[in-house]
Formats: sequence, structure tokens, C-alpha cells
Amino acid sequence: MNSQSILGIICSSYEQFFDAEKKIADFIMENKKAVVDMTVAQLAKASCTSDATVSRFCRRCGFKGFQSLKMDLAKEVMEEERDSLQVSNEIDRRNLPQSLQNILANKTAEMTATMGMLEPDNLETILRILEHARLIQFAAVGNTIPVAMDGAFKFNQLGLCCISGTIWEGQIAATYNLGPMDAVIIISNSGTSKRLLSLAQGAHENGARIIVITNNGSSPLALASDYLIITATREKLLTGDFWFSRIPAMMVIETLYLLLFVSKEDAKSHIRRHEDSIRQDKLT
Amino acid sequence: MNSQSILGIICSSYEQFFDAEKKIADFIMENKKAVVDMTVAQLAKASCTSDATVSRFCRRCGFKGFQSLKMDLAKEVMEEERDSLQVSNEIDRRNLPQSLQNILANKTAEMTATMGMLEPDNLETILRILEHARLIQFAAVGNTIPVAMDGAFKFNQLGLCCISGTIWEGQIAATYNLGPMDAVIIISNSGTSKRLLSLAQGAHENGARIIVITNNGSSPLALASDYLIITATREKLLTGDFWFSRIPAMMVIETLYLLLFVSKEDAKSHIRRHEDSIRQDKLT
DNA sequence: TCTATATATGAAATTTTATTTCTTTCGTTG
DNA sequence: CAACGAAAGAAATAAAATTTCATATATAGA
Repeated sequence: MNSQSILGIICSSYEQFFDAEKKIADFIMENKKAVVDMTVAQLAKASCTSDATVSRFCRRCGFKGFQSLKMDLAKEVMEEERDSLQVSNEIDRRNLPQSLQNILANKTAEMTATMGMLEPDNLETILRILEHARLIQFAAVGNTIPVAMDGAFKFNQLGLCCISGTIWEGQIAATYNLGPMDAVIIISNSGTSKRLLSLAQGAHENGARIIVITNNGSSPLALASDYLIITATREKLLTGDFWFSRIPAMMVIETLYLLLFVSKEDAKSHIRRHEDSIRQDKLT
Repeated sequence: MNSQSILGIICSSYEQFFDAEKKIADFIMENKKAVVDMTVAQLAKASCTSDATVSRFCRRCGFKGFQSLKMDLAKEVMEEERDSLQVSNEIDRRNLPQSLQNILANKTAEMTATMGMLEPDNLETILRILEHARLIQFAAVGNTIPVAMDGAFKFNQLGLCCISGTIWEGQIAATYNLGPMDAVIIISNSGTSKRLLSLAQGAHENGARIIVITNNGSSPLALASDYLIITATREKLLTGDFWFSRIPAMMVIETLYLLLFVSKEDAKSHIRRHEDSIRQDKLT
């Protein structure tokens, strides 16, 4: 887990929380500002749990204790306020301007939280691996496949050999050809896909590096990873797994792309060549 | 009455402090960040004073107590830190934290600008068309295809009939089957793709509604559209067309999706059914 | 279906932390 | 040089946070 971003942690490991902990998390998300001035007992009462659970919750989120969580919350609240992002989940067709503001605020908060979860050291390690990999596979299932395709597209443009596919059998067939010089980037919000887990296993058996991008830091896929990037998708207005936004994952890919771009000297020429090749489809 | 700024108070009423209080003030000013994680006793010891004096100091500064002073300090430290991180377009592998901030700031600005370009009336018209369309085609070429696929995926989940494809010939073949009841959403950053323009022409001939999402409001594709959504991709660090980010376009799709979701009563059941069908791939 | 086991949670006890009270010290003034 | 007043620390008290322990609930196995 990253040094500390309570809102990010709540968003990214919400599913891992116990029932009572979820109550606390909900209360914090909905009363960020008020919690800053509360005591353990007050928060326990307000969220209909107990002192003990609140205290444990703080630890489980990676903080030294309640005070340390509150310190972080104070900072984050300040930051949000400063950005004057009044995050509300109300979306209503009859008030489009306000709804658009709310959607924007939510997406921005999502991205900020995701960025806050990125650990520079971990990122640097991953970048090194990607730069030196012989081949990089982007793997995903279902509605995340477009993100994987986008990643492969972008990275190929940088001059890094990438593969991805829309067909599951094709993806795992490719995985079985990977070796110790290769890396696979597995993208999965829930981190619980059996198919992706077996793909990870295959990659592991072949000695390839496994990088997982997921919203769930303690999911089976996260545990099967060599390197882990956790996103902070907050889908407050919807509850199920299928409603996760793909924007945070895309954001992570884009970040990796930009960082690789600036450190790879031949990236520009690769991209230019690519651009030239598609010019024939362009007007003027 | 803790709406004050502790650093400001220290600076402005320093001369009014007693000797022991000055020691505390000095220590705080020189160790802002560390004090945030200290207890009364620790601060007393570190500043060579006593618990009582620290506690009194907090009151004298207008705070409810030590914790409340610390809360304020945490906020101010954060603010100072943030201010010193001047956001720029610099992305540098050697300073990852700063680079991440810059990327985030750029992406956020991009999204904010894109949202600002959306006109509620225009959007409402487009939503109406999408809700009542017999079939919706998502069309794109090159690296924007993943965005189109994502859109078709999402909209299908809502119960709207959508098609998209990775193969160009397949896409235009589908377009030739559209009719006046149908709509095509064409996504193209530059808006200058010959192929997408001929697709738009085909759609036009068949009487289908043409919705274009592009970064270029006066591009050929924009002019060929019946309804136009302009995104605000600003890739300052890179200049060419191929470097455009796909996030703003995705943001637009996601916005349409959310707005359709809240106004379509059967959307939830559609999504739930979809979710059930993929549960077999999920662990636990 | 019933028992055994594990686990989440809250109540109570304990420990830690903050505040208040009380006392000492030191400087000033009559 | 006593007497007063204010500043500051020590000690006592109060408050808050954490840990322990008991209980309830769910799960697995018989």
C-alpha cells in the first residue's frame, strides 16, 4: 500500500472490508469534513460500530492509528476543498449542467486517488522491466479488453514489442510462448477472473514477469502478481463489479506510456514513423 | 474558533508569546512536518518545555486543543507542499513524484476542459436519439478503436443495441445496413480520417443520424456530422496527432453512459443479467 | 441437522495521551 | 527584603485510543 491516502485506500479495498468496516468507510466518504473533528468514540457511534472496530479499521488501512488517519484525512479534505470539487453522486437528466459537474468531480477524484496510490519506487521497477522486456503482453477479459488493446497500441508506438488480443484462447496461447525475458500486464478490476488467473499461472510457469493492474489489492490476481499497481475506482452510484469505470486503469497505462516516452530516446522517431504510415488516410 | 492559520498566528503574535511558548513556536516553525506526528509530551520534550505549556499554547493560539492545532498544521503543511510543486508539463524519470503530479494535473485539466465543452441542450438531443435508436454503431479507426469498443460494450449493457468492430471493412459494411432509425457515433481525434469520412457519407446516404466525437470542431468529419461533441485534448508535451490521449473521448462516452443509465429504468436489470452471465469466470 | 471451528464484532479493561490543577520559581515593586 | 504576580513545570485528573476478552454469527464437517 502507498504511503497514505485514506480516500484512495477506501476506494480500492472497499470490497475487502468487513461489514462493520464498510459502515465506517461509508461514513467517512460521506462526511469527510466532519470526521476530521471527531474522536474514535464519536465516529464509532456515528457509524453504528464500536471503538474497537474503528481503531482496527485505521490499522487495517495502513495507518499508525486513528490520529494518523485523521491527519491524512485533513490533508485530503483540504486538497479537495482547494480544488473546490464538491463531489456529489447525484446524476439527474433534468439538471444536466449540475450532473456534468458531478460526473467530472467524481472522475477527477477517481484519478487523483489512483495517482496517489502509485508508489514511485514500484513504478520505477516496473518501468525498468518494461523497457528491457523482449515482449510485453497486455491481457484482459470482458470489458477491459479495450484498455489492454489501447495499451498494446501505445507501447508498440514507442518501439516496445507488444501483443494483445480480443480472443481469450489467443491471449493464453500467446502467454504460453512467453519466457523469462518477457512481461505480461494483466488488467482486471475485480482481480478475480479465473481465466486471467490461469493466464498468470501460465506466465509464472514460463518465468515471465507478471504485472497486475487491479482495483482490488488483495484479490487472487493481486496475490499472483510479481508487481502490483492498484487503482482507486470509486463507483458509488453503482455497486456491482461490472460497473467499474475503465478510466483509472487507462490512466495508469497512459502514465506508464508517458514516462517511457520521455526516457526512451528513440521513442519520438518510432512514433513519427508510425504517424507517417497512417497519413494516407488523412485529409490534407 | 480554529478557522485560523497556526503558522500565521505564530508569525503575527510571536512577540506576545512567553519565553517557553516562543520555544514551542520556534520548534513548530522549524519542524512543521514532524510535529504533525507528535504527541503533546513529545513536542514538550523536543521544545524543552512542558506538557502544560504546550497545551496552554494551543489554547492561546485560539485552538480547541492540541489535536485541533495539529489538524490545522497538517492542512497547512499539505498546502505548502502543494504550492511548492508547481505544475508544469515536465515529465522526468528522475523525479517521479513531481512527474506524476504533472501528469495528473494535465489529465485533470483535459477532462475539465472537455466537460466544459459539452452543451447541455446538444447533449440532451443526443441522449434522446440514442435512447430511441434501433441500432447504434460505434465507429473509429486506428488507436481509437478501443474507445469505440468500450462504448459499444457499455451501451449494450444498458440494453441499447450496439455494434462496433476492429476491422475497417466490417465497420463500413455494417454502416451500409443502417437506416433512418439508426445512429452512428464516430470517434476521431483529428476528424480528418478519409475512411471515417466515407463511413459518415454512407451513413448519411442511408439516413442514419451521425454523431461525431472529435477534437477538431472544424474538421471534415465535424462538418459531416448531424450532432457534434468536441473534446479538449491538449497534448502539450507532444505535438503530433498520434499522440492524442484517448481519455477525453472515453470521458464523453462514460458521461453519455451514466446519463443514459440514470434515465433508463430497465438499465439496472440489463446490467445485472449481464453480470450474472459472467459470474462463472469469477472466483468466490 | 447438529456440532465444532473460525471469525467478526462490541463491551470492558488497559494504556496512552491531553488537560487541568497545584506548586514552585523568579522577577518586580513598595 | 518581604509580598505580590505571573510564568512554567510536576503531578493529578480527565479524555481518548487501543487492546483484550467474551459473544454472536457464519461456515464446514460429521
